[in-house]
Amino acid sequence: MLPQDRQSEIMKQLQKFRTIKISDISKSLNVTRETIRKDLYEMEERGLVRKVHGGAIINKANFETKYINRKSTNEAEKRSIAKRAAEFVEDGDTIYIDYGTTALFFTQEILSKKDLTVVTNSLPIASELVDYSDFDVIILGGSVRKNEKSLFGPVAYRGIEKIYVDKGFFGIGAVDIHAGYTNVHMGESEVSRLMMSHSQKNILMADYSKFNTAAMNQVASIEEVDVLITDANTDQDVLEQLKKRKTVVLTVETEGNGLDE
Amino acid sequence: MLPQDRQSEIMKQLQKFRTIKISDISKSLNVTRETIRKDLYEMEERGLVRKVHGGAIINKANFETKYINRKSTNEAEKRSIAKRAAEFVEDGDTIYIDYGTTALFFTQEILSKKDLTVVTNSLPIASELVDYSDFDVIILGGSVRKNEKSLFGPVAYRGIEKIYVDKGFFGIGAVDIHAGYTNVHMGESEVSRLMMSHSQKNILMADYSKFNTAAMNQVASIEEVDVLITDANTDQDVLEQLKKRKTVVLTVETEGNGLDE
DNA sequence: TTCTGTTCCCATAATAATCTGATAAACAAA
DNA sequence: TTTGTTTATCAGATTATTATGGGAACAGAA
Repeated sequence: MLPQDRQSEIMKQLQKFRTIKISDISKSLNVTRETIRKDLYEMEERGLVRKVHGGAIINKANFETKYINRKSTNEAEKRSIAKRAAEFVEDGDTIYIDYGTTALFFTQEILSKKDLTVVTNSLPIASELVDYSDFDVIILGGSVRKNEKSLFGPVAYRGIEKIYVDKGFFGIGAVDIHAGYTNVHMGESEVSRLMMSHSQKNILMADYSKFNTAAMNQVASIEEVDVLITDANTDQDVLEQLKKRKTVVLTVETEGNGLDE
Repeated sequence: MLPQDRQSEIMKQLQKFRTIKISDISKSLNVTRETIRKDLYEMEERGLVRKVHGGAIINKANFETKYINRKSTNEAEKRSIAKRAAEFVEDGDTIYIDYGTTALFFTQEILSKKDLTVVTNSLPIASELVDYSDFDVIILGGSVRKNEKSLFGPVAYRGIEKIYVDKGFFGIGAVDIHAGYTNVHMGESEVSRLMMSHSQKNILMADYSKFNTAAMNQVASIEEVDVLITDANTDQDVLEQLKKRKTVVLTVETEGNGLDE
């Protein structure tokens, strides 16, 4: 690999994540940290990045805000939750990723894993994976919903029939101790529901804003979810009750990646 | 191997990968690194590449035009063909759109129609439709192929089982009077083949460059295609033979699109 | 604060690529 | 055949790049 290739790879990563850690990139490109450090200083000379302790931050001029980086509500919480969820993914796994913002953040966190087979019902997530990973990507099929570009309907349900995965990762619209896990859109909820029953382990990601409300369509009962990941702002009472009902509850501190300004 | 051949081979590699390593190319062409080095310096003189330590990088201007050309060889022909094909679409139709460049142009031509239900196996085409139309969009599902972002495999085949459309619009890799209609990728060909049998009327789009060659996987025999749309550059003999075998052949004049928006 | 694990920085070693000029091979014209 | 020209190879010295390791500096947690 030419130094130029290495640097454009670094740039590509930066355009996606805004910041980069030397330890991460040196591992993924199989060169020593010193080499990356030198690259980053060189790129700083050219005005492409700003070097900071542990990594670098992309120069704003070069950072085009893609839809993927568009601010979503509670972005910091969602990213932290997604990061924690990604720790459940092991090299070689076959996983399902649901649609939604949190799921998209989750997708970005697993790009460095190896040999995954990923099933999804979200067009943007499939595109992201095809562009930035070497995973086998399988999309469910079905009617495309306008706002989320997620899939639902008979074709999707038939597609699921013969698909089984090790782990399923789900965002969710609402969590309530009585109503269970619920969503607004009926078709999408049905997809999530089916995939949960086709997944060995169900990991659910929900930031604090999702708790103590309910939507029309139940995706899962409390018992059907194995792990729930949420942030520190969530009402502790609900979490206690979930724990009593055998859900493993993980609470993450909201953090940047250590390289924020 | 002539020096000229060697250099055009280097150029070919560069157009594909943007950069090249002397050690790699010298190995694959079985000449010493010194020879390649000399070639690269010569090519730098002619403004084709930039020589860097360890290899060379293609001149940007050169690369981008080539890349665009490759993405849409015969763009004018394809657009004209797509426009003609779009005339077959009536408001309220349920249609299938195959993957590929011509199919994408076709998609852009039907955006002004009303109340369509569109089935496709191409991620970019589905995205285009969701963003710019109010059609019901159904995507087949399946494994995502990297380069075309098209879908294939068991999930796709199962999805097709219960889907029937009024009209199917297909691009095609190769047309030969003996081999019939063929494509390179086995999985995609299978999808196209299945959809043809689930479609009342099959309309096929192929510019002149596709004729009198054959690829590995047959998509359809000559008899299975109802309408073939091509451009004026196509060999008339083949078209005559197709007409004899009951294909409706339409030839479009290639129009300049200099004033198009 | 102190402790702990990183990261940084620098000198040096190891590896890889370049440059140079001499030599050999291929080929055409005399 | 000889001769001249072109082209590719080879060897060695030189230079560029990357890796390694150790002490200093840093950041986060107890």
